[in-house]
Amino acid sequence: MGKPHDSLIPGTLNVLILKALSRGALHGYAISKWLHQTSADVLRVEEGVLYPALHKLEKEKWLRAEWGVNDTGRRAKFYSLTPLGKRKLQAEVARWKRSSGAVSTVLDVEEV
Amino acid sequence: MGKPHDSLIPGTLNVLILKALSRGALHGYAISKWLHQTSADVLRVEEGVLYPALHKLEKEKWLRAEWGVNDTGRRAKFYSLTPLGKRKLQAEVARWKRSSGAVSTVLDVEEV
DNA sequence: GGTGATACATAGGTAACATAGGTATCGCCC
DNA sequence: GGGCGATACCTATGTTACCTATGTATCACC
Repeated sequence: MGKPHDSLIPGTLNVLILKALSRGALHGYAISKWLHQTSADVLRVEEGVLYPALHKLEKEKWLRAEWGVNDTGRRAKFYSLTPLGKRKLQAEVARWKRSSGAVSTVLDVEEV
Repeated sequence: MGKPHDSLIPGTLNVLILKALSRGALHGYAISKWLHQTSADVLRVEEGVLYPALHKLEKEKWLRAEWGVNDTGRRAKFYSLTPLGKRKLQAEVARWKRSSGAVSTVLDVEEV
């Protein structure tokens, strides 16, 4: 276990989850689907990774969880952003832009 | 220990090191400097992080190490890319572009 | 002789993630 | 009615990667 192929960039999961919820409440499975689709199949978040992350974000007060029912009448736990979570999202997006921009700048340096 | 502020995106250190060496051999301290400067002070690689990473990359045969002397006459261990390391660099750059592009796409989705 | 920069290194801690399991419901098809 | 795939949740275990702290040593400079 442990070392896989790739898929996710470590450290980006939280901000991706927060972003997914910025457009309204979603349940876990739908978050996973949304990320997969929105990223054109590049990002895939395994359930064993997603659910612990959601619990952690909830514990940090960035998310609020509520049991509900989905479109097809099945029970599901819906997560939504708290005001704190919204601020966190903004901060994390800014951090991502800064850090990923720096990495891209370095990787774009001309060879030789 | 353990949880810091931020600085590095986890998983990017290897490719950044490989990139630094793509323009010629450098010793550890110079790699650190180069990354810091090239990223306009955004990236900073602590020595306790850098040196173990270099050892690991050498063990993986992506780098070759050789003791030498720097500009000012001081002893230093110079690292250079192996052919394997060059291929690894290419692959890792491609992976970064793909993955970071996916993250950016998701984070750029319009709200509401 | 003290300080800061250069240059290397290891040790200990923790968070993040991958993998692998496990439960349960529902619709569909044979 | 039995099996299968999709939906929907969850926990446990293993490993890596990184952070922090600390140590050595040399050299330039004041």
